[in-house]
Amino acid sequence: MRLDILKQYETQDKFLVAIDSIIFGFDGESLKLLLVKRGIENEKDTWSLMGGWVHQEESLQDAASRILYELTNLKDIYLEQLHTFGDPLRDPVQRTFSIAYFALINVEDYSQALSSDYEAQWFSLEELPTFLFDHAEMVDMAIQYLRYKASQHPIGFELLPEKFTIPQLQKLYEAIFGSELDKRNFSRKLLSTKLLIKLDEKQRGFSKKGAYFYKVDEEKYKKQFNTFLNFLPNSVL
Amino acid sequence: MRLDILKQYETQDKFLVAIDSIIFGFDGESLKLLLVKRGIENEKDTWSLMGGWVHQEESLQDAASRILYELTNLKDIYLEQLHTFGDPLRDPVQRTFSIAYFALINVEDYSQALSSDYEAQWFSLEELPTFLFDHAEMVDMAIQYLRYKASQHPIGFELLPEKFTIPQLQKLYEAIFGSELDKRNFSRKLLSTKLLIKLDEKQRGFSKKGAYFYKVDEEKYKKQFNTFLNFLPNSVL
DNA sequence: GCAAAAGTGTTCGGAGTACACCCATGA
DNA sequence: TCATGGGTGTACTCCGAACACTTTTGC
Repeated sequence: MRLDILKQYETQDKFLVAIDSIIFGFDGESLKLLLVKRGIENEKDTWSLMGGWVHQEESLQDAASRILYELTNLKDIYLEQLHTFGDPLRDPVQRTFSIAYFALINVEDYSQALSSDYEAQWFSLEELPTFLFDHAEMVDMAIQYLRYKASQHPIGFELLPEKFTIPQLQKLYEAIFGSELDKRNFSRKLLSTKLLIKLDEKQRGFSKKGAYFYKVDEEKYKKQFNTFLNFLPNSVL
Repeated sequence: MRLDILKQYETQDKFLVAIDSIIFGFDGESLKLLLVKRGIENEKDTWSLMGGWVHQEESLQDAASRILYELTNLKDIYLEQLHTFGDPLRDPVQRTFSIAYFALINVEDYSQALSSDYEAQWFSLEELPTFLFDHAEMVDMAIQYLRYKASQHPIGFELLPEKFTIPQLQKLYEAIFGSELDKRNFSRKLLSTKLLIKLDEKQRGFSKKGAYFYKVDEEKYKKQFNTFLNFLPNSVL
């Protein structure tokens, strides 16, 4: 390695690199974000996205998984890089780049696995608190992206328990898009993907008739995931 | 500001942060990438994406614009953040995060404005050289993204001169998607957007009959850009 | 006049959309 | 028996896809 190359590297500025995760959940009624109390802030009631520093020897994806695991004790979460935020003044303490990740978990898994090291709370998208730094911008972008992604790919399953009913799924999509959907068209479109397997079991206690449970055909789901499914019509966007 | 906050920041690892730009152009026949010769490498014939370091006081978008300007002398280029690459071993010299940007320029502007500080060359997508680091992955992702984006938004104009003909535009889309399009359906779809203004002038020298020039209705273009145009059908993807 | 590219219209099928009634069951 | 949510079928419209002929003009 020639010396001038090394010199070129050595004279450059270095920066802090962090990850912030926008964690979505669905409780059967509305979409939620998982936020943590920013303990180290002066202002007591500042909520923040779950975040952390990237360590020396880990990849970005690994760092994002680790940070998510620290909070939720969950592994194998749906996690996707969203955007990198790097405004010089975004963090008032010191310039920090933040790579925002987008995560989908299902609320049931989380409440079982909850880590108590953090003070965390689900917030409905309609009643979000005031955010730290540029986290509001990150959240806006994540919501946009969730809508886009859910309209193209059958991503919604990541937010639901293993067994779910079609009305539950419809409620989820209505929450994501903020608009009502026709249940006849919705279920036809959904079933036409052949991605759902109908179970013998019905959901009890919620409605009188009870809705059949379905589960995802995992094999087809994985295979078809990256194909363009046009899962829901564009008009919802 | 409390001391423990500062301490939390001070003990973290810092990293180099760079930008790499995937620069697309179109010469009337095929899609091209603009690459620069990596002079500082041992291996003489290594080509690389145009890149540079992020400076202390500039935003990411500013850094990307500056780096693009250094190479092409062009301003107001279509430039969009694509993805951040951060594998610990991606740069063998020292760990470096690279934020990949996606740029569209039109080849005519570039050849007029060319800066000679860099040894740069257009490469056809079919005959790309061996890349440095993970640049091949960046390029793959950028091509995918270009296809997606061009299918949804009328982004193709960014790659063409101010005045262009419909057959030129069709060639461009065929190059982007790598498939042939029906000229009747294409021109109908295109004109239905009302984004094109027909000029009195014909292109001469290329075909005997000559094709009419069009230009973009800039106002409508800007207004409609972020709406979901479904510019070309999904089936091209 | 002929070759080569430009320009235009019609038909068909499938998908999106709107819409209304019956079913199962707990209370 | 009645109220509540679950489950299904049909008709219309519009858009995408396939396809062929005429026009212009340089040679």
